[in-house]
Amino acid sequence: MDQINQAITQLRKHLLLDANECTLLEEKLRPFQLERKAVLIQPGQQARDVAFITAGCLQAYSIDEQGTTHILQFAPPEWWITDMHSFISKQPAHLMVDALLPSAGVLLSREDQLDLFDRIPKLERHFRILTENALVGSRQRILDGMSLSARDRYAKFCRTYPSLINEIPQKRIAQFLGITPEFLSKIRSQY
Amino acid sequence: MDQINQAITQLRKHLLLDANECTLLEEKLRPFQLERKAVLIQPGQQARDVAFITAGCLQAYSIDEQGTTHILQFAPPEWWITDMHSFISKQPAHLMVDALLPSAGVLLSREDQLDLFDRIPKLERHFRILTENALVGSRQRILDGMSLSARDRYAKFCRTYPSLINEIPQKRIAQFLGITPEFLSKIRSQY
DNA sequence: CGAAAATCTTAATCTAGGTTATTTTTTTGC
DNA sequence: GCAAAAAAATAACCTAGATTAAGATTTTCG
Repeated sequence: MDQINQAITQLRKHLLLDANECTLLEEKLRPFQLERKAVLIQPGQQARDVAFITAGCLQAYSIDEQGTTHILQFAPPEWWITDMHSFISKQPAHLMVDALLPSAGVLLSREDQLDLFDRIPKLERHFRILTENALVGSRQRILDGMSLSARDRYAKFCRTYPSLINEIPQKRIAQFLGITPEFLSKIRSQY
Repeated sequence: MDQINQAITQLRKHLLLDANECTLLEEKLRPFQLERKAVLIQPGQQARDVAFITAGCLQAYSIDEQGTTHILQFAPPEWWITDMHSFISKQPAHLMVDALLPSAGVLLSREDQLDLFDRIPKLERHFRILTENALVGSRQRILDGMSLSARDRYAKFCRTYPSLINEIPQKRIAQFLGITPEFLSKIRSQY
């Protein structure tokens, strides 16, 4: 099964599309593959596309003035990822999006997405719901950052993303949790 | 001008509705007023409504095991507020939403909202866009929490919400920024 | 208006997590 | 398969921000 069909199959798990709608969508999706460390979105350039992952794992992160990396999002299979701010405003991206592992999936440009929203109301609804859920998750993460210790956030991460724990470097998990890799190592050594 | 018309007028700034669509929306919006400290959403109960604020200011927050308050959102006029997780999943709310100042606005239940989405596609689009923007803001706040010092977050807050600074207690700003009121007081005493 | 409640300030002390540096282990890619 | 690079572990020391406590100021509401 090719890239696009695999993506469509996965998308259809959450989104009931008829044959015609499937064709419309299929025409706009562009398959991609990335080697480990290959970059999808560069800070400074516009994020034209949102990516749906079918294999591997991408990450979205920023590097601050002190050179410290802060990871905003991991995207394992069946997740969407982009620099949302750049994607919707057409301004230059602030985030870097690259491949943590050799990865593949499909791309959809904002223009094509908006165009499809007009032709397939169900698709706009799907993204409205996805975005609502992402907002709930993002706000919960703000609360967790304010109310949980680093140890508790790590424990919660392990519960929430068990599949990622052995898949990606610990260092990345620390950068996602907002702590140093050294401190995560210390936490882990105390069970 | 009554509550609902005021709300509709403000909503129309961002959302072009024809006369018919306006009527449909008007039928579903329920005006409310809250005294200072009055509660809109209680933890444990379901958040049936989302509120659009026309006057005053609401806040959404959680109180953790140690009894510490963490503010997720302020809603000054023209903002929407609810416990989004409860609102979309119908599960009991975890957040408290109450009035920081004497406030007023309109309520819309999830049922009525979804119903209107079917009748007024423009409205679903409007909320899709609002939610996209809220997600961008929420993720930026995660990044700020990881990359900025308390002092820099306070400076940014002052730039971002100048109208709130003299309107609400400092203590609340500290609880929004994720620091103690004592530490915010210290930050302010050093200019 | 005036008393009670809430908020704000200041200051001494404490701690979760950061920093820096070194060594060991694992992973990667030729 | 092996050398180079990346990641992980460990440990000594450091700091931003928390905690506690007490007094001063402001706000609220009867």
